[in-house]
Amino acid sequence: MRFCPSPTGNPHVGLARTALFNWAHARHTGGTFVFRVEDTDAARDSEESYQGLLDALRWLGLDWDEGPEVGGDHGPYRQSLRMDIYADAAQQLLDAGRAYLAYDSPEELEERRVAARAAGGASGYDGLHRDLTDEQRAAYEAEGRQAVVRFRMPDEAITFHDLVRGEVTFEAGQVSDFVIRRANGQPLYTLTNPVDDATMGITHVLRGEDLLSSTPRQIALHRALVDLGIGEGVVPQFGHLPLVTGSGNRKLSKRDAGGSLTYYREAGFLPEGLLNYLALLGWSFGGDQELFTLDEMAAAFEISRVNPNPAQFDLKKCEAINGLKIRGLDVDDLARRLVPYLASAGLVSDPPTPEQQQLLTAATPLVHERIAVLTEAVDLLGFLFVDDAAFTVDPDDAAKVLDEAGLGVVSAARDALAALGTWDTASIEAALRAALVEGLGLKPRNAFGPVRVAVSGRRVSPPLFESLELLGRERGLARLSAPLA
RNA sequence: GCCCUCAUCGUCUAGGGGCCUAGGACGCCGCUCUUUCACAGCGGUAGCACGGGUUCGAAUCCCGUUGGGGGCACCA
Repeated sequence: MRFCPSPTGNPHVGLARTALFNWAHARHTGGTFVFRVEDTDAARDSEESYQGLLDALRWLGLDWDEGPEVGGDHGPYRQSLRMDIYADAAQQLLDAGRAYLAYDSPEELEERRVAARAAGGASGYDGLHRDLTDEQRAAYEAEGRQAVVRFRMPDEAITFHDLVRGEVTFEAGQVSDFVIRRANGQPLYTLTNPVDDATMGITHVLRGEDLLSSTPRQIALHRALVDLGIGEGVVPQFGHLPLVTGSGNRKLSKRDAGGSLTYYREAGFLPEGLLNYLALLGWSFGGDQELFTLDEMAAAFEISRVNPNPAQFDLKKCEAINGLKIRGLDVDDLARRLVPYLASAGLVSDPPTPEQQQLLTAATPLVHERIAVLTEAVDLLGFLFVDDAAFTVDPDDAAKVLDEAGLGVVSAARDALAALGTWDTASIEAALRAALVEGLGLKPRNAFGPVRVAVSGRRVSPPLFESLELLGRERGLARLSAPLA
C-alpha cells in the first residue's frame, strides 16, 4: 500500500480521506503502509508544505510503516531525493525504444491540440515525433531545440481491474504518448510515480477518481519497467475512490473554505471525529453503525465495500459525528484536549497552572454534552477563566435581558446569595429559587435569564448554579454587583 | 468535442431478485425533559432519475436515454 501526496498548499480533506482508506486497507490486510512525498515540481512544492503535510498526518494519527521520519528499506521517500533513479530509468526506456525524444515546441503542441479538438478528436499528443529519423533529430538539435522524453504507448487496449469499480478498459489509441521527462531534464510525475511504485514494491494503490484516466498510462509504463527489469516486477492494483465534493457538487478544492485540514484542526474537531466522518464518505461499517474507532475500521475495512459514487461533504453531519465522539471521551481526556484551544484564546497558560487545571477539571463536565467542536467550549467557559478586569457582558444580550426589571432580578439575586452560608450548587439553586421564583413570583426562565447574563456575560451559558459555584462566592457576587453600579 | 466514470430521501448511506407498503444517520419540523443552550427520548417530513427489456417476481440483472462528476499539461 502506499499514499503519495505532493506537498502543494494546505493539505485538504480529500487527501485525509485517501490517506485514511490506504491506511485502513494496509492495516486490515496486514500490509505495509508506505508514505512517499511526490515533490518533483519545484515550482509548486515547498518545504513549508512538506512540513504541513507531515504535521497533518501526525495530527490525524495515521501512522506509516515506511516513509519520512520512520525510514524503511526503500528510501529515500521524497522524490526530490531520488532524481538519479529517474534519470536512469528514463535513459533505459529511451535505449530500449520504449520512449523517444520529441522536439515539438509548446506553441506547436498547443496549435495542434486546438486544431484536433476543433476537428472533433481527442486532444492528446498526436505522435508527430514518434518515429523521427536520426537526421530529423539532428536538424532539430541544430535549431537549438531541447527535447522532452515521451513514453511510447503500446498499440493495444489496456484493461485493468479496479479495486472499487471492477473492470475498466481504455481502447488502443485513446491514450496518447505522454511526457516523462521535461526538456530541462527534470522527470515528471508520470515517470516518478510508476518507477517508485515499482522499486518500492508497491502492490496496492488507492487514490482519487481524478486519477482514473491516467491509470492506463501508468500501467503501460509499469509493464515496460517489468520488461526492462526495473523494480520488483509487480504492477500494482489500483482502486479509485469516489471524489469528495463540496457543496456545489464540485470537486472539493483546497481553496474551498471547508477544504483545508487546518480549518478542522483550528475549529476544534477531534482527529478521530473527522476521520470517522470521512470514512463514511464512500464506505460504511455495515448495518446501521456509524460510529467506530480507527481500530474497528481497520478490522472491518473491505475495499470491495467501497462505494463508487461521489460524495458531497456535509459539514453539519461532520460536526454531529464529532459531537458524538466528544461525548464518548472521558472528562479528563476532554479537558486535556481543551487546553490548546483555551490557551490560544489567552484564557489559560499551556500547561495550565494548578488552579486553572482544577477549575478546568471541574468545568469540563458542564460542556461535555453541549459542544460539537472544541472551540465552542472556549466561548462557553471563557467567563470562568477570564480576568475579572477583562470580563465583559455581551451588549446585545445585556440590552435584551438587563433592562430595569432584569436589574431588579439581579439585585435580588445578589442579596439572596450574599446571605448564603454554604456556597455550592444545591444551596445556590435553593436560594435563588426562593428569592426569585417564589419571592418575586417569576417564571424560572425570567428569573434566571438576567442572572445568567450578569454572571456569564451571555444568554447562552453552562448551567447557572454550577457556574456560580465554580466562580466562587467573591467573584460571583462581584459579577452580580457590577451591572448594578 | 473526445475518453473514463457514477446514478436509493436535501446530504451520507443500508440494500447481492421475493425478507422493501425501501432501513439508519445528518438536516428540517413537532413534542417530552428543562434555569439558557445543549444532551437524551419520542414522533413526523422526504428517495429507488427515466424508458425498455430479462423474470412468476426487480431498487437489486441487461440495454438505452437523461443527468452528474472526472480527465484530456514539459501539474500531481
